[in-house]
Amino acid sequence: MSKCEQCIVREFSSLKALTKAELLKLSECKTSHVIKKGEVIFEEGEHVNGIYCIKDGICKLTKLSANGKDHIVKLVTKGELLGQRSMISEEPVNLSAVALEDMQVCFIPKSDMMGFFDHNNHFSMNVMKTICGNLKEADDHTVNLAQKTVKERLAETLLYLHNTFGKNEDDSLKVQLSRDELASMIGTATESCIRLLSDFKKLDLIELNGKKIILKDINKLKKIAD
Amino acid sequence: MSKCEQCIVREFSSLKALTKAELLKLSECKTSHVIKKGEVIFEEGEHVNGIYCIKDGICKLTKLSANGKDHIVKLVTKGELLGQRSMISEEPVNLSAVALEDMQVCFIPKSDMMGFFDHNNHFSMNVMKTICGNLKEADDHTVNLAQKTVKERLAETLLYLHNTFGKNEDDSLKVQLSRDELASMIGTATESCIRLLSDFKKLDLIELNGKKIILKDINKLKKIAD
DNA sequence: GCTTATATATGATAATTATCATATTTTAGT
DNA sequence: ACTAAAATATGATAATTATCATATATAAGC
Repeated sequence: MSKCEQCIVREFSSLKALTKAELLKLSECKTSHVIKKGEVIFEEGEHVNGIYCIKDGICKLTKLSANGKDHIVKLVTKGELLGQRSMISEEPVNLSAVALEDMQVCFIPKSDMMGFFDHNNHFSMNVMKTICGNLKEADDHTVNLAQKTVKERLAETLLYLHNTFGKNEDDSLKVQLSRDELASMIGTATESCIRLLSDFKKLDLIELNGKKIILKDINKLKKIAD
Repeated sequence: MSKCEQCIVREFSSLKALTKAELLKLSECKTSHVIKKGEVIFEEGEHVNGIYCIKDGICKLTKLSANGKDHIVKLVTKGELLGQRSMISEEPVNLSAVALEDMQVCFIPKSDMMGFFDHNNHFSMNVMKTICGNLKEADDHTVNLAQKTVKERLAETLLYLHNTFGKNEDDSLKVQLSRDELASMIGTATESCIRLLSDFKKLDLIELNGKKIILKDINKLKKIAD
């Protein structure tokens, strides 16, 4: 059982507000898990009796739409927590979480979590601020989806992936999404997404190498994204 | 100065968790305001040093998109609170609030609000749950916008207006939005919105009478909305 | 390493949606 | 009540996006 006190990712989430005593308790109540790429952490509608702290890796949060397609609502990476909303609302999760690469996560039972929540005001305030931040992002995202064209959304999403998750040594985007996943992030048909990527490639804005995508002209992409 | 203790709308928001003593204090610190149709309650980017409790009327929350159009993110009506997210995040508001009809609102300064927040756990938990509910709604909304056609979104929005805000004695929708506003809710061009409304009318799904809209075939609209 | 399945790519075409033009109706201001 | 301005409506057309078909490339399983 690893020590939460020594875990660096703690610093990036609301958990940084926990006291030393609380961190010791956390080390005891948490369970560590390895999740393989493609595996489901939890599924829409499930009761998740706690939250997950992502120690390493990236996952997608998806929601099944009325037409039967999965839509990727957001990507979540190390340092962030999963399942906070549902824990506080005391409701099933409304999104599914699926690993995009191998992950290490810690599960913290709801009862322990709520204990910290009730006794450490600083911590609960942090959680609250995080959720408020999520809400703001969600509203911004909504407006982008509603008002921008598919091309603009693709450019914006590529830049987002670049800025948020960075790149490998060969300059390719660190998060590797399939064309299908990329399409389901920007809300378009897979073929349309592929076609626009080809267009961007022809315009020398990006370079395609299998699943690898390299952004070659960030400024022009920014102009397209608006 | 009216008594918050006797105010019915209190029952519909997080404020219902306040104690009698807190309600008395609330009566003293709040200020009442009448907002005329079309007037702005607050504007995107502003520092709103408190929250608004809607006693009567409906307003729209909008966000300016990159293309210069206002997008209506959501509608808020009596019983609900405005500005909670921004108060907790300690950030400027990210949305503008504009009255769709004459309104009565009460403004509660941040300092008093945060006092209740710190000392009444039941109340802060209620606020939190409300915000979590908003986040869930926002995610659902995002998926709808991304995956549905304009026609489906229009049908869905009409049903939403019907279910959420009800109808007048003549069966017309209580919230009266201009075609432009309706378009900016579903994320389409005004002309497209008008055209689809005309189509719905020809199919006998709705009746149009100036700004008044009457839903005539709710089941068929549901089928279109999915 | 070969075979099958899956992902990516591209063409052809249809459907959806936006834009521009213009007519008509409604609303607002004097 | 009259005029100007704004909102609604509709046609014509262009642009965007989806769908279906099919080819090629890549990955997965044995």
